[in-house]
Amino acid sequence: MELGSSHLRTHVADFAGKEKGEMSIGDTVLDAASPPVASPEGDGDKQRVEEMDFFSVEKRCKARAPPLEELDHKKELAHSVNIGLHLQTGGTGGDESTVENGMPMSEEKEGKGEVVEIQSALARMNEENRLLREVLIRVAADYNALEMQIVQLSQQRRRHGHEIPQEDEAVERKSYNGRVPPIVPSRFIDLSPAGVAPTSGDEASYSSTDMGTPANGGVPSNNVEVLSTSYYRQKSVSSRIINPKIVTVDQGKQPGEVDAIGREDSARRESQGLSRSSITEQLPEATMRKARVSVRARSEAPMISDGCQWRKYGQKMAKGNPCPRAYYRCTMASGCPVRKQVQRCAEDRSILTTTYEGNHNHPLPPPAMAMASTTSAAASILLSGSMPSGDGLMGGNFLTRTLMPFSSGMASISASAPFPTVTLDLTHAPSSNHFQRALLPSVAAATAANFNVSLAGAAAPPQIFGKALYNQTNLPQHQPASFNDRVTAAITSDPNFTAAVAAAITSIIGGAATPSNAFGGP
DNA sequence: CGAATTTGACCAGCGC
DNA sequence: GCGCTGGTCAAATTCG
Repeated sequence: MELGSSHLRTHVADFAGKEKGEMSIGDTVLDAASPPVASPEGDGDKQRVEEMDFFSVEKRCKARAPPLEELDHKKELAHSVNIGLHLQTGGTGGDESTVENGMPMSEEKEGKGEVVEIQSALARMNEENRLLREVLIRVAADYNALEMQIVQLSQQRRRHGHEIPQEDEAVERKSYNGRVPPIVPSRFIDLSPAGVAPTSGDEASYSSTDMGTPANGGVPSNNVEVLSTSYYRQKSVSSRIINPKIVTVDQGKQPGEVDAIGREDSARRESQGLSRSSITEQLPEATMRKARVSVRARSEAPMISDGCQWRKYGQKMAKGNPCPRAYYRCTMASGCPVRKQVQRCAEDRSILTTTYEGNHNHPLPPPAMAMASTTSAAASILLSGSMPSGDGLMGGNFLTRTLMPFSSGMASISASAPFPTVTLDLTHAPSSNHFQRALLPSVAAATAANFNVSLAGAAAPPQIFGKALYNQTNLPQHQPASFNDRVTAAITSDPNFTAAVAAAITSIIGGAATPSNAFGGP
């Protein structure tokens, strides 16, 4: 618990723009990365220091830089290769070489072929690098455009001044565990199905960010929610009609069943001219509250730092797991409804499962923004997908198809659990081409948007960082086999990097909702 | 001494 | 109705 709390403070300090706590970030990375790794040199201490250096903030900048240098070096190499080629073909140098080495013409040709091969490989790499940069720029631009849309939307909403009817607060408080309910903002959970399933050209309306409505006391603009309740009410009817694939996942009911009933009722009521609030009153409360997002990551720390401030309010032994489950609530603002559960995996105790529920009603620091938007977007995926039954990625909608590259362990959806849950698994080393093609540019984009910014002084351009990560996940040939695992462990245990990866996933999820974006269609 | 954590008790939901 | 389980509360305890 000590470590966890200090971790939190570290993040708060980071948020305040202080340099404090960077060592603890490194320590966490170190702790998480070290245990499963056998030191190639057999010198444990040295290895640990090296890993910490690699992911510590200052060194991270340097770690990001090498790929460019490497690239430059490769360019130089290419030049030098060309020079050598010229020398060889030119006569004097070539003659010299041939004479010195006593190389026959056939071997010279062979060497020439190798050079050409290397050249073409370099050209391919350069081209690949260029493409990655282009994708990164496009993704970053799309991200900014979406952000702008969200801001505009929120401003529009503020102008129109939506209000939450009292009756819904009553419903919510009634559900509060049968006790005297705290007065919390009425948008407790906005992981509503109507908040997702965007139709083409309307995506901004669906992935709204709540920013300072009168109802929540004018919360500033970087508050993340999938959709405000009031907006959900507006959209719930029409979206059900527009998109027949939308499924309301209700606890204890088959999704299809609810969907059919809900759609029919909605349509009928709409046709009868009933008010929206009266319609949404009928929506199952569970749908409004119970969607969850679970993040699995390797970490020795008792809790993954996600940029938010949490207070533990309970601990329980859960059935089937010898590790206790800890309950936390967000304390960054009084009355913030967000809760999370933290539990170690029974099978592999180095894996920490963090389950989020709810949406923050306050501004978030960038790392927390990334995670919050990830959880929101992932929940959106869950609730928008058609899930006839059971677990897994199902349904053929655009969003879930876009998640498919991650289906091999990266992301999964469960609708059979008591609460519909999305699990983002960050414990596996990304190795597939799918991952590299789909995620890495987004990681770079997310990095540009969050990681670099949050670590003041990280001056490396995002594309450089993207390349660095690309190199890491590509497992350079000279690296030992465990390198990827170490990188993954470090990534998933570092608070800011976790946020960056989370944002990357969000970027993909969000990007999928935008047909015109950089990732295009399926 | 205030804030955070721990821990036993309480409550709701669910299955039998 | 009863027991089990998950989730939450709040008094007691610990910590900085």
